[in-house]
Amino acid sequence: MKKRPERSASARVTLADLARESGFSVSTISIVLNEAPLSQFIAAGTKARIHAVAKRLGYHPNAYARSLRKRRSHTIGVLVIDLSDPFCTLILKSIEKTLSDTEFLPLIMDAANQHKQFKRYLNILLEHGVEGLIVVANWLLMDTSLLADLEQYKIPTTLVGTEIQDSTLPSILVDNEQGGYLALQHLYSLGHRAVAFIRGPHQLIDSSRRWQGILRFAAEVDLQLRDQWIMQLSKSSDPNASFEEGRILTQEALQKQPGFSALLAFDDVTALGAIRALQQHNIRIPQDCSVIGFDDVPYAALSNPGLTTIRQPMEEMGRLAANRVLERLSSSKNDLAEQALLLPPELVSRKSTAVVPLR
Amino acid sequence: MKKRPERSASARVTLADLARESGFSVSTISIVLNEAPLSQFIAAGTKARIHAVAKRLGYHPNAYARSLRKRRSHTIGVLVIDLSDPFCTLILKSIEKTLSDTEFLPLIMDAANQHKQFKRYLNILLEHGVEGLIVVANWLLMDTSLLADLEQYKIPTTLVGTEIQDSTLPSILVDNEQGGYLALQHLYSLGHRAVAFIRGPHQLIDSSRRWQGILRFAAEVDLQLRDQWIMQLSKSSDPNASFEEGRILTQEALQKQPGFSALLAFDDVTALGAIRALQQHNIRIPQDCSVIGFDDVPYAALSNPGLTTIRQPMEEMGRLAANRVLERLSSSKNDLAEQALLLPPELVSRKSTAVVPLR
DNA sequence: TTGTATGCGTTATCAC
DNA sequence: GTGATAACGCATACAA
Repeated sequence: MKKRPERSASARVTLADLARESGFSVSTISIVLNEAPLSQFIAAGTKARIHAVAKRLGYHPNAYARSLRKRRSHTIGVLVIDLSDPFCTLILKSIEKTLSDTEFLPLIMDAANQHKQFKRYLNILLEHGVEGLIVVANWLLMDTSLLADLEQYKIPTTLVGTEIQDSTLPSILVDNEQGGYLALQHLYSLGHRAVAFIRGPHQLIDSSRRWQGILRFAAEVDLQLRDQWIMQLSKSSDPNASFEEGRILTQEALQKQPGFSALLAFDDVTALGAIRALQQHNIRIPQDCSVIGFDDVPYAALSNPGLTTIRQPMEEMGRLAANRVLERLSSSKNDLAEQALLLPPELVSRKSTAVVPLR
Repeated sequence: MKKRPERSASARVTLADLARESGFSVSTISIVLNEAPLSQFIAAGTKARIHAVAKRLGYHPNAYARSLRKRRSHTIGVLVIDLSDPFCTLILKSIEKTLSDTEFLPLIMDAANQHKQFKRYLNILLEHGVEGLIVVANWLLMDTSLLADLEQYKIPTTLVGTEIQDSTLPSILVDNEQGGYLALQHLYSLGHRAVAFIRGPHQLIDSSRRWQGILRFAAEVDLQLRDQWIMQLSKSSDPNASFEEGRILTQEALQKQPGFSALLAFDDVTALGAIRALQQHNIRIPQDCSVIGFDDVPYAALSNPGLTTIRQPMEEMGRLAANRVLERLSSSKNDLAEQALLLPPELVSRKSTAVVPLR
């Protein structure tokens, strides 16, 4: 006869343990603990005793067994391109908050800007049977091949934070074109005519969208852009690398072609790098030169002086992304060809921009 | 006779599906796909055909079923107090990186600074059968009651980022006392004798540790601290709130008791708030007043001027925390009463501190 | 070399 | 009111 210990030292407490300990059957206990419909027919005393035993032994239901049996994971995968990018973080927080009011648990994975990790975690999420998927992207990386993979799985997916060309995946992002427009409009309205630009990496569609907005405004007011004041960020996989690049580009511009009264940066971190260079040349912000960023990451409000920027509504983006997935999960309507949703950007005016200095 | 569809539209592909499609049995397929020991006896052609079918149908093993059967989750819970706090984020990234080389998957949960969420997610992690647990804390929240709960579960746990009084949980954190010492030493060595302080919340043990270090150095060099220059942060649940508090405290000090040549802040964000106030009073950093922070979050390097600070080795903290858990997982040695591990802080000298101005 | 049978912990269906 | 039993998808001991 095989001897089996009453309760093994390290293993978790199971329903069977509770059954042995309480004298009731496994099914009764399951019904009671889950408050299943049938539990209304169970004697109050029984319920109390079962709850007591469960508490005493420290019972925690086995989520794996439960999911296996119910054929549901109650889980939504959240695949973040880079957790250390505050832009992603803010969107993620909002997704989390939205999901915390639901029955769904976010499974958060961080691709750490690496193609390989992205694929690996995507696989893991699939193996864990996520019922929905949200991909939080920033402006880096994201080969198209990954998205081709994504589309073949039949689970509701939403992409938030950036746009992918030639993809039918529903995506949620800011209206970059309008953002570029607002940024230049702000500088222009302060009297700036000599404006320098640091464009984003040209591999990136966001860069050209913002630039289109800038050109649109320039055309409207007949403003000439000077080629020598148009700088260009290179592609990088480190969100903070643009600080150093912004600094160096600005420094070079100051040496070769000074004289601009304002600088429009691709994003906030780039803007901070530019400010560093300007201050090193004893150019005061905003008295001598105005600087405007893009995104409104937390850095922007905390920097000195506070950075004027074009705000992406990150909370709203996260919330909408989560809600879209939830909707498709509940209504089971599979309108595959959803439009990309463009959210309006907003000018946040702080202290890094001011009226153009008198000469 | 019950009709059953070859493959239902939405359900996942299972081993049974592959068996039906390929003609081999479930067990053979399992052996092949897992490259189990027995697979060396399987004909190469069989393997190839099985792999082909698996790929064609898009098979993903069901992690839940697998874990249930193997009685292992291959999972480590990472419970973060606040994902939007860059201090936590950096530690988390390091944990992730360390874990990505192992067979363990980090399950990341964000307590969002809320007691209730912390407990909820802790429960969920337990239900998912995490084999180890890492709690990433900042200086906020963390009632002792939570930790009491933690200790009762038998799974290897490490606390990283802060210290809990009266807890036997192994924790990894910076040597705050030494950090305080280094900070004041730095200012003193630059000639500063009139130093203002913004202390951390007094509910927090980190605050008093750092203060002890400050007092130790002051005693060594016989430096008098002036009470009216000693300010105090209140407890908050928002990591960025200390910016505003730092700003206001500094502003008040400037009105009531100006004349200090340096300011030592409890952390970087507080320091940035102080700098904002100083600049609003046309006090230049560092020519007129030096400012030093604590932590070295990414903000610090990006701010203008770059912030001198006491660095917590966050990468190392995360790595050590992960390794500790891994060790206890593999060696199954249960030395419960581990010491708290104190890591040395490091002075990072940037541009916000300089020699004391001549009067 | 490959197939059959069993059980992981849970829930759902049905029987008593 | 409560208990026995089957099945979820997989891995493995054992049989063939």
